[in-house]
Amino acid sequence: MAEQDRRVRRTRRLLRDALFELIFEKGYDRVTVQDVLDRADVGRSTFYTHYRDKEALLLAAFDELSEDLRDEFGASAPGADPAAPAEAVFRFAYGRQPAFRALCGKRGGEVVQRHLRRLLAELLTAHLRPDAADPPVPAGLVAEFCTSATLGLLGWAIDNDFPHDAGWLAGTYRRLAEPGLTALLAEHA
Amino acid sequence: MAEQDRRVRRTRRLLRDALFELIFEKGYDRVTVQDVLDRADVGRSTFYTHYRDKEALLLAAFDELSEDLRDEFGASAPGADPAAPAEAVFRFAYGRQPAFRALCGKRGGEVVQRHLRRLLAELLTAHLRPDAADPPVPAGLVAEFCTSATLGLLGWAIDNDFPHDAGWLAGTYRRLAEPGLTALLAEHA
Amino acid sequence: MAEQDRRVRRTRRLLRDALFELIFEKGYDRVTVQDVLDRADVGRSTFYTHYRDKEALLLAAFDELSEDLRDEFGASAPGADPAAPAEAVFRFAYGRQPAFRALCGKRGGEVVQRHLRRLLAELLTAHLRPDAADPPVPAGLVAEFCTSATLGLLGWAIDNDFPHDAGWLAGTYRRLAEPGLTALLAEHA
Amino acid sequence: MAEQDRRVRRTRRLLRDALFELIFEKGYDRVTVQDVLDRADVGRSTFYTHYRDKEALLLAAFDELSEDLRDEFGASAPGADPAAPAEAVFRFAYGRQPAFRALCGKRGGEVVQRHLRRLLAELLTAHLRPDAADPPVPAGLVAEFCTSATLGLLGWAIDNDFPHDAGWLAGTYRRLAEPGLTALLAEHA
DNA sequence: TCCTAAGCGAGACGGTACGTCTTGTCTTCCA
DNA sequence: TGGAAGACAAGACGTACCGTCTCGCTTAGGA
Repeated sequence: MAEQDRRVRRTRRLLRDALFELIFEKGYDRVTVQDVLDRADVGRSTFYTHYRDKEALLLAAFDELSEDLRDEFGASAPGADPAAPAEAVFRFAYGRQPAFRALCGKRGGEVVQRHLRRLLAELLTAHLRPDAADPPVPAGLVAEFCTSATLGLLGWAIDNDFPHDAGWLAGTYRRLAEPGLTALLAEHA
Repeated sequence: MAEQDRRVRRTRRLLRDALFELIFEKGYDRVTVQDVLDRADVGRSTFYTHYRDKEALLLAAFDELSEDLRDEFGASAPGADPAAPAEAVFRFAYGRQPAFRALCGKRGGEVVQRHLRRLLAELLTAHLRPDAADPPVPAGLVAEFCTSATLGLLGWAIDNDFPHDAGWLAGTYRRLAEPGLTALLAEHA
Repeated sequence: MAEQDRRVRRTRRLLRDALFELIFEKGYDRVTVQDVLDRADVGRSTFYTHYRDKEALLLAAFDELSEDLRDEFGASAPGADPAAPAEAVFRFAYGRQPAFRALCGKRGGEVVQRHLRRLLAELLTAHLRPDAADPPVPAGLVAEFCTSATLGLLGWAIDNDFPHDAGWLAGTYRRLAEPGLTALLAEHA
Repeated sequence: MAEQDRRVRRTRRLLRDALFELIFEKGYDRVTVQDVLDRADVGRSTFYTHYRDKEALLLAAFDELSEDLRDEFGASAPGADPAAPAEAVFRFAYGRQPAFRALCGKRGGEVVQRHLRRLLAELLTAHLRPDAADPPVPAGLVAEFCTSATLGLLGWAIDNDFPHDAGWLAGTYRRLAEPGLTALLAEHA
């Protein structure tokens, strides 16, 4: 089966790379399955044996990313630093600019945004550990705030060609978002 | 011509209402022009005489909203309160829950989010008045932060059936976002 | 609605003619819906609003023919001449050589043969009037014999470019098939 | 190599039997190569090592039959009895009802009919020995008549579960077809 | 004993046609 | 004359089969 696997992996890689290139060129919505097929030099039926549709291919690529992100993020100690998750995301993104440009920039349609948002929200909710029974602000709302802020800054960075470095972006996040978060946590304790 | 105008307006209203209903039922992306036609009981060609496509109809509805929002927002003095724009948006949204539910909730696809984001960014950029030549954080990034935070909270409120009232949501925004913003402005001065 | 009808008829005629041409060129089985579309200069969806599939188009054409045949055949008195139905078919076919070439020749696949056979069998069964309770040979079998003989001769004529005329072919049919039939009917009476 | 041969034969038999079963269940046209593979428990590539396509498998089975038929038929003296070929075919078919049911009944598509017709036409043409230079009716047409009549009756018998026996069917053939044939031959002499 | 050639199952792959769906344009009819 | 009705071309979609192919496994029959 080793050979089969190798061929399968090769085909999937071809498809994924073709999709990325095309998203970057025309934007996800305007990319056609046939475009991907032509670019990857892969048959129509082959595509559909691997992925249910265009979105499934996108999500497969996204899942590879999120898997890695989850791994890296798992290392940081929870609770120590409210900005840690955002920083991890920024570092991760800066380290994989091509992928993020395709998936999360202006051209990487709503689908990815939605999934990325869900992923982030999940990571953040776990990190924030709402340990009080009746917090002054609902935990979901705080998580939503962090997620939105993180994604907002990340989107800005992507659309501005990843200026400076991940540390700088994290610093900005700290300046803007951390004061409010720490005040809230302090008050709550 | 008064009669003609009345009929035109009637047709447009029918179309807009049908679109809203359908967005709420199935989500913007899954709504078909034909769906709208059937629901509004309007002929295909009639639709296309009024709007270029489905998105144009959505944007027409959106523009009515944004026009009003722009008016209300114009009243507040710029610079006085960094959270003022967000508060204005929240009050506005709480006052028009059905429309916002359809346009900006989970079901109101990417298109609206994009336009709403652009509108907000524009209002906020004007409000923040970047009066320094070399700010520590780019003005666009700050605007992006505010926009994302505002939209994040708004989306959360929509998806949680507009809990409490607009003031409460604005208060939360102040707790979370304002400390960072004021610190930044102070440092900058 | 008159205009709509005219357009519809035009489109259907275009499709039918294109199909006939292509059957004659490549044989029914090798004709693709797309071939018909290209030849008729008609859109894919238009085709499918008119016909469920390629076979439906063929059958529509076939039905026009069979309708006419049924009309012509209805005129002849039943029972008078056992070869009358065959002669009617031959005359009919000789008068519409292009259509029969496409539909019933070697190139006009199994589908038409099947339907033509059913049509003939039906006409013949009605014509033969099996008025005895226990005939020496089942009526269905006699009808099958006549149908097969008629179609056999007709197929031969088509594949040999309609030699002589319909009367000659009917004469041959009489020489070959009628003696047996009349003997059977006589014995039976 | 004896073992190899045994395996090859086994595989081919499995495929042929599976095809027959499936033709009987769904009709030749609706049978898929994959259906045959699954039923015979044979790999895709194995199939294509043995047969070029589905039709080749069918024809291989058909050829076995026709070989035997040709042998049996070769025994009869040519010219003695115009109905002899038909009778031989009927006896042969009644002796192999399952195969004929699958191959030549309503479910055994056009392909087999075509080949069977060709085979019969060949046998009959040889049998009829057109010894005149200018016959009143073309020899090909007479052969076509005999072939069609024979196949017509055979098809009827198959679709009616082989009623009576081969002799009865041959008798019917004699009643219906022979008078015309003998008259023609007499006139011709 | 090994080993090597064949038959074979598994299934990835490119290709082609299919029938469905939605879009935006167009023409005609009606009030 | 504006709106309703709806035919139409365009073209992407996901499905179904096809015939080719590469790959390992097994199993004889000859070394």
